[in-house]
Amino acid sequence: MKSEEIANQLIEDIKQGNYLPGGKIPSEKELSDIFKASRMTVRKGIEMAINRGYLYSLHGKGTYVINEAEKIEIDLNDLQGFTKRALRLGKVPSSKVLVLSNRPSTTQLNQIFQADLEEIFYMERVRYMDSVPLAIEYAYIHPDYIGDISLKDVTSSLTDYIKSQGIPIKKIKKEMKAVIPTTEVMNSLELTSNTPVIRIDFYKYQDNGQMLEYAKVFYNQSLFKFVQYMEDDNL
Amino acid sequence: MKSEEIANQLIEDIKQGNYLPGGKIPSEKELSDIFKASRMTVRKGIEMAINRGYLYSLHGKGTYVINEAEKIEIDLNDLQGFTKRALRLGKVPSSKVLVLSNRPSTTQLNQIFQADLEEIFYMERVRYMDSVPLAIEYAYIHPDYIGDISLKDVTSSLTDYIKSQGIPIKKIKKEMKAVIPTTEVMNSLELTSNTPVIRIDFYKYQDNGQMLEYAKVFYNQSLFKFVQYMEDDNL
DNA sequence: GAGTGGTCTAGACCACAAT
DNA sequence: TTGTGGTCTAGACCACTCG
Repeated sequence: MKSEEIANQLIEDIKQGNYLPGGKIPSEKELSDIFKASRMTVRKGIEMAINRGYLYSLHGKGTYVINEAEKIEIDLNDLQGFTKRALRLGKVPSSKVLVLSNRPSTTQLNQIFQADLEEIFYMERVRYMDSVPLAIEYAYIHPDYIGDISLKDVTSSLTDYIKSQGIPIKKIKKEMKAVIPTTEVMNSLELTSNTPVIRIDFYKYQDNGQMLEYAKVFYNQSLFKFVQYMEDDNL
Repeated sequence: MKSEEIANQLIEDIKQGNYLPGGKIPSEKELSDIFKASRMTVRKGIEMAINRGYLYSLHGKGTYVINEAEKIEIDLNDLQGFTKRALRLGKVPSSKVLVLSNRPSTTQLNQIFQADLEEIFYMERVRYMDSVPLAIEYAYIHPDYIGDISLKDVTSSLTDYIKSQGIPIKKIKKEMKAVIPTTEVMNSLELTSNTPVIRIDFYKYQDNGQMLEYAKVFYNQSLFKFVQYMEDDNL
């Protein structure tokens, strides 16, 4: 397969240091001469190397080598503590709330919440660290537990707000997936190429087993890396 | 963008129930008539829907809707306990060791191990559950801690073997990424299309801080889903 | 403007599955 | 053999960047 060979060659060149982190690779036109392949095939090869985490493209400028060393670590066991942790790292956390409203529930959502809701509270926001988008969050909250919320209440932490209402979160289930984002997600995360993102679905439950919140969150991994530490037990 | 619209329409049809989980969607040729687009453009649309986790293709057969409900849950906090947990679920775990040998170390590996090794122990294996490939593992082990190992010792658990040698693992760091796999990984996981996979890099340390093992593992998410439960604390 | 990547086309040939 | 998806081509036009 020609496109695969092109991808492998590009990656090999990167590993060999022929193309340096942050540097530019030859243009698609040049590469199609070098590899004696059509531009579409070259593009497929480049796309593969992008998806494998080695390159990124900028429209009208060129295709560049990713610099892994610059990425910021995010702890998966402490995604909730986003705001506080960012400050500890000397980063400026912020978020932009895109949507905050009640909307009609759907059968799909009622199934997730195991409830017969007419309306559901919906929030959409992007979280930034030093003005770089880290994640976009689509959250659905059980209306009985949200009360009168204002924009101000959610610019920091939604979980803090729910707790401040005297409602404890008892259990969280997370489900993780690797996906190629929709263009909507891509735009929010300011991604220019089809790089994969990490999707985590959060299911947050109250003491009595009632679901409080369901959220799907897409994490930008082009500038962050996601880690988890375990000690002693669990081997 | 035509291909994006095609992807969205396909996904919408799936959500609407026009195409059922496990069922087949129209052929690429039919879709290119329906959408009045070239087959290449239709393929791009299908590829997007695949990458977003809604479809999968079988060469010579057709393109099908993914059935999320059939996926098996894998607990991210207990990836080590793979063998035992599989049995509890009534599944038959197995693994196929592809490579098991000493090989010359590289500067890159010596940097990871923070050591000046000449040789390093290398293992490559695929893990199955009921003969379905769950993951492929590329492991590098510090030679001082491996001794005389045989194939028999690693068909179950490598961690158990290291422990049986009296060497405790004190700390594990995991790094998670979403990637599109290489064809080698694709073949090992028996994936037919470019679906994203979860890559986890494991860094396992001994009591004294010395690294014991570095492993990169690619998890097949077309038949499994990865979950994590948290209670009480951490909110 | 010239050069870059982004999208799309209409066709070709191949590899695989089913009958 | 027919129908499916998988790969590739040669060219076109567009959108963006930069001097």
